[in-house]
Parts: sequence; C-alpha cells; structure tokens
Amino acid sequence: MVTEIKAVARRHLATDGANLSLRAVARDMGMVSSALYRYFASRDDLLTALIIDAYNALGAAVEKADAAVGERGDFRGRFLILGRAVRQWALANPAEYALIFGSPVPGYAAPANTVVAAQRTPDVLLGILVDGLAGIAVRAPAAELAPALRADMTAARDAIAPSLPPDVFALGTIAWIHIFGAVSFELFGQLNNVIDARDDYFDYQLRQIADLVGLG
Amino acid sequence: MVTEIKAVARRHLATDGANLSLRAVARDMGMVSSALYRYFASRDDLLTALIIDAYNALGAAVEKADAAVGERGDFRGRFLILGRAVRQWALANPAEYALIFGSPVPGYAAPANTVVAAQRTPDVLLGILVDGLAGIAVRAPAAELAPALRADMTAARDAIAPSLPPDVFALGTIAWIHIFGAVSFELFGQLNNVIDARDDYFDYQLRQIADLVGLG
DNA sequence: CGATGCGCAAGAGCAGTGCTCTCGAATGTG
DNA sequence: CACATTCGAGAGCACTGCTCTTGCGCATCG
Repeated sequence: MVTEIKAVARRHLATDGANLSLRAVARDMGMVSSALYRYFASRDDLLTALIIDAYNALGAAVEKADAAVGERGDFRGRFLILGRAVRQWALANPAEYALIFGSPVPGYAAPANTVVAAQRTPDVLLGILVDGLAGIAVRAPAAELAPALRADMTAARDAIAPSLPPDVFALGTIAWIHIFGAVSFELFGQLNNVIDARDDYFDYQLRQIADLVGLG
Repeated sequence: MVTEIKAVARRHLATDGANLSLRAVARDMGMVSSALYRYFASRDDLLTALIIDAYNALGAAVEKADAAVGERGDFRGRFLILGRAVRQWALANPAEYALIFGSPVPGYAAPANTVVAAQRTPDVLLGILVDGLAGIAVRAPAAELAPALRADMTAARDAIAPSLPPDVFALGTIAWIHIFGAVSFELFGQLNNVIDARDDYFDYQLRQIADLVGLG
C-alpha cells in the first residue's frame, strides 16, 4: 500500500516537480486526501520516504554499473563508468535527482535514516580508490591540506575508507563533488544554449577529474 | 515601489525559502494581495525579477572582488579571489543563491533577460584566463575534445572570449562548474557532519582546480 | 450465532495559497 | 470644475496541507 502511494507520488514528481500535491496523489488513487495520512504522517514524511528511495535507487544503479565492469584493475575505466552511471540515472530520473541534490526545502531537515542510503554512491567511488591504491595506480597528490582540514579528512576516511590516505580521500571528495556539480549543472539547465554535445562534455570532465585524482 | 516589493520579498525569501507567498509579502507591506498584481503580473514574474537581481548582485560582487586585486598579473591569486567571492556571496545570500543555482521550479522557464545577467560571473573568470593566456601563465591542457564538443566550445568562446583557445575555454568551464558544485554542495547541506573546516576545504578545492586549469 | 473491536476510508472543516474581477477613492490634468 | 487615470480594497474561485469525527466492513472472540 505505501509502495503504491510512493509509486503514484513518483509519477507526480516526474511531471509536477518538487511541489508534490498530496490531494492529487490521493485523487489518482481514487481515495480522499485524508486517507493518505494513515500511511504517512505528513507530506514531508512522504517526501522523506521518496528521498531515501531515490538515494538507494541511485546507489544501486551505480553499484550495479561498477560490479558489471570486468576488468577490476582498470581503475580509470571504473571511475568513468561510475560517473556515467550517476549521470544516466539522473537523466532518467530528473525529479528524484533534484529531490536529493537540489536546493533543500526551507523547513526540511534530512533525518538520520537518509545518510546511510546517501553514502552508497560515494562509497563505490571510494572503493575504486581503495582498489586503485593497492594497485599503486593512484599517484600521490601534490596538494596541501590545512591542519584542520586534514583532521576532518582523516576522521572521515577513518569512518568510511580506513585504508585511504587523507590526501587521496580528499581528492576523492573533489571527484565526487565535481560529478555532482556537472550533473546538476546540466540537469538544472545551466548548459542550455551553450553546449549541445553533452555526452562528450561530461566524459571530457570525467577524464580531467580522473587526471586530477591521479587515476591514470 | 517595485523595489520595495522586491526588498520585502527578498526578506521573506531568506526565511521561508523558495516557496514565496505573495499574500505574506503583501501583508508585510500593509497591502492586500491583489494590489501586488499591479506591479507584477504573477508570482513567477516576481521570482524572475528576483532571479535577475540575484545574478546581478553575484556578478557585481565578483567583479568588485576581482577589480580590487592589485596584482593583475597574479592570475592564480585572482582565480582564488573569484572563487572565494562567489562562495562568500552565496553564504551571505543562501536563498538567492538557491534561487538561481538550485533545482528549477517545474513550470518555470528562464526568460532571455536572465542570460546576460547570468553571464557576468563566468565572464570574470574567463577574463582572468584571457589575461593569463596573454602572460602565458596558462599551460596548454593535455586533454582531448571530441569533435562535436570542440565545435560547441569554439562557438561559445567565439561569442564570449574570442581570444581563448577552445581547450583553455573548456578548462574554464570546468573551473566554473566546480566552483558552482562546491558551493552548492556545501550550501545544500551535503557537507554536514563530514567536514567542518569549510573555508580550508573550499580553498583546497580552488587550488586543485587552479592546478587543473594550469593557473600556476 | 451474535457482539465487540479494529482497520480503514470518507467527509466536513480550518487556515492558507495564487489569481481574477469589480468597485470606490484619490490624484493629477484639461 | 470635470474628467480620466491610477491605485488599492474586497469578494470570490479553486486549490493546498492537515485535523477531527463519523461510519462502514471485516475478523476475532464469548
């Protein structure tokens, strides 16, 4: 039942965007709006469920794409596949992407449940770096981390990818942020009337970032 | 009068986020909601005006920051200043930043008026590259542009920065996208509970991107 | 077999929204 | 002074999220 509600809500999300109407969802299900409150305490609750689903769907798509790569030792190739998987999922589910990576709604605060689902995709990226580090394909980065920043990076990698040097971990966050930035830039319309060869452009960016990270 | 309405709307935007209430704005001005329709044809119209203002405010802040740099030949320094100016403006005006760089509202299509205002900030960045190119501080990039992408880049630089080689122009777009991505990532809460030294982290990213672009 | 309880949905209602339309008051112009 | 134009108020429509009460139907007990 809740899955059916979420399915209909997802359909509405795809057409109407983030301003999801509970009444419209109920109408589509032949119910009255108050009936939905048996399954979701509020509209925000429904949105939270959709957000967690979206994080998991993206994470699953990326995990599947990386797992399908035969040559596990081709770390640069795996990174490119990962980036493309993120973008493909975003292009296929723009509303859900905007839900999790777009501007947050004012009063809304993401519950702790979301973080584990949100971590799946960056986890895959860090996994590639961990594997690549073992194969010494990842070069040592040339940049300097300020002390406070180094402490943050060390603490974060301790919790997520203990075997990664903080400098490599930091470069991984840059890669993740740029993938997010590039997809958002395209999806939110900032590329309109400027760049048409979007597949090529995204790949170009991935290669540049791979170089920056040291995935040669 | 329209400026006063926009001022009140901006104040509401800062507290209530993107779902701006015309009635609340009118209430704050001691007027009734229908009176606002003399000055703005619709709520979207008011939002469009705010968007253009936001683009111009950001552009002006960045232009001012770059113009204040004494050593015009320190292209890497000017790039860092530019990035910090973008972030500072975004942190000071989060709602307006989200308005122009966040997920677009579903039915909304940006009018042509916005593009000239939107171009001001990337123009400053490209200006630094143009200057830096004359001083041969910008190294030749190592990456390859696919033919269709090269055509896009060439056309775009013809319209914006004719003296820039397409490869350098392309690197400039990467820099701009990463600045946007890094600011959005921080502002939209994706850094929460992970990185606290945010000034340091942003500067670290800027240095890495400066290296990537070749601003040594 | 009948009564009780519970899960579920419907309906009314409240406060709020964007937007349209009409009407009256004030203002400045000929 | 008379006119026209601008401006804001008010009512109203359709919509929203959400609460509360009501009642239907079904299953489980005594």
